[in-house]
Amino acid sequence: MSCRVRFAPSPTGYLHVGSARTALFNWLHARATGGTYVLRIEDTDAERNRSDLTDSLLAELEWLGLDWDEGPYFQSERRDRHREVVEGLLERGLAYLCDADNNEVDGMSLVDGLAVRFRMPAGGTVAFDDVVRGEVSFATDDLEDFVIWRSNGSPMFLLANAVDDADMGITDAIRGEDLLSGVPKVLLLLDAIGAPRPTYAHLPLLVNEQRKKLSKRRDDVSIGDYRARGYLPEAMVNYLALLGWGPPDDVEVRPLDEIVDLFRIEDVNKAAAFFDLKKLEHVNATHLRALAHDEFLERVAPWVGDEAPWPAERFDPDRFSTMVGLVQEKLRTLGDTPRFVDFLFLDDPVDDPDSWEKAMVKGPSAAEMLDGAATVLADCPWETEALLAAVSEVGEGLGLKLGKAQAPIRVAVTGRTVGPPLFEAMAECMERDEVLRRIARARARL
RNA sequence: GCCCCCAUCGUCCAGCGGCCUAGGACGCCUGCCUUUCACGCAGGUAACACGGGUUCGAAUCCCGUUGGGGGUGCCA
Repeated sequence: MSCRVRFAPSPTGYLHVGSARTALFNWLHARATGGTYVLRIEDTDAERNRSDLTDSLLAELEWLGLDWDEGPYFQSERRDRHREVVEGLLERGLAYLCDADNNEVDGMSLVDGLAVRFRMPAGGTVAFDDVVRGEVSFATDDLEDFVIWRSNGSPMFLLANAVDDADMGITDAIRGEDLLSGVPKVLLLLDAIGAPRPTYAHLPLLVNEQRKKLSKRRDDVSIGDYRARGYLPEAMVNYLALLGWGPPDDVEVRPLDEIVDLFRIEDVNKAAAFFDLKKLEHVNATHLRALAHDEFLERVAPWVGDEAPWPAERFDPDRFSTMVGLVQEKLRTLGDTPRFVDFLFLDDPVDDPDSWEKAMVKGPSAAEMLDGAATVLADCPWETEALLAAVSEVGEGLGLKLGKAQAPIRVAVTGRTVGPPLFEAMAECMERDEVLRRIARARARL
């Protein structure tokens, strides 16, 4: 029998990285086993029942490439069914009416203004076999009579969750460990309505450096923010897959379709995983380097368009395209791109104090190098090898190796000590006059 | 407080009783390459929380301790 899984987020206006990981593992399990992946929005709380809060959620899921086979279903649209189930439990005495002071009120049917609590059986044990955690059990005496219907006439999530999983034929519930202690209550509800229990798989939490669950308050948790900073969706899902799971062949950076082939929910481990930005950057940089030239140009477009730190009319697609070939392998995110190429499209290179200090103040013979370069670059052939040879010669005259010799020129021309290979950039993307002007400009500022 | 879960390098993952003097990756350090940075290449650093068992044999199984986390809402 093929499985049916669901990702059931509560709309919060953005997609949390932890939620994205949960969505990914559900999606992977479905794709790996030929099952069905259902998307369901858990918006039973009136405050969250707003379309603008779910739109961005859906957009981010699409961006990650986690396409769903069914849905999105909205719990808020299933109110009548939830009410019907609650009434059934009331009639059978498995639940009871309760007032604001938590006192039981007699009655076999719903009453406006009163909540409903599920009657917890005494002296029982609820046990289940979690795919990642193994046997887990709870004593019902440790559980309280929990609310399943609010006094304002809406269902509580445990009730909606149980009913919807049952109605939608969910066979495997894959979700975060923070939901583990709610399982016995859902199981009791499922038993009460005569529905089969799904198999549960609780994923280890994603934590920050303090080993606490990732929180919106302290941590960078929005997928949208990572997207905006220039992380690629394929890198994002790749890295997320590595949190709580690892490929059997130890090849970590790879395309999603390969992960689908390798993924097995039983292999997920139990311990919480630290969300390590450094490793994410590495995964991203690797995927970035692997992009074909044209593909890269397409992906990077948003970062060199209107948002770029230079006047739009100064941008030159041809020179940019050439430059990409020189810097693509140096980038960690798409967002790094502008600062590697901005000098081409700005009237003057940016003033980076650290670079200036390093090359012009602390570095050796800056003035002599700039003067020498101004002379030799004035009439040498405008080709990479010739420029390199000319600058090398000036450097040798001053007893400097090329590494030291090129530094002042690099800063004069590009503004920074870090950047593309200098002579290629000058020969292929810049005019002689402009280079000489910048060298003179820097010399005057010494 | 009570309930539940977890525990291998700084971090992520491997290890599912002998192949482990514990492997891979990120990070960090060193060297090579070199027009900066990066990439690449070659090395290095660094872990089975502790204590009892079980067993011929334990990182692997059991118990306890300690530590960490999650839950405990008329939020999801």
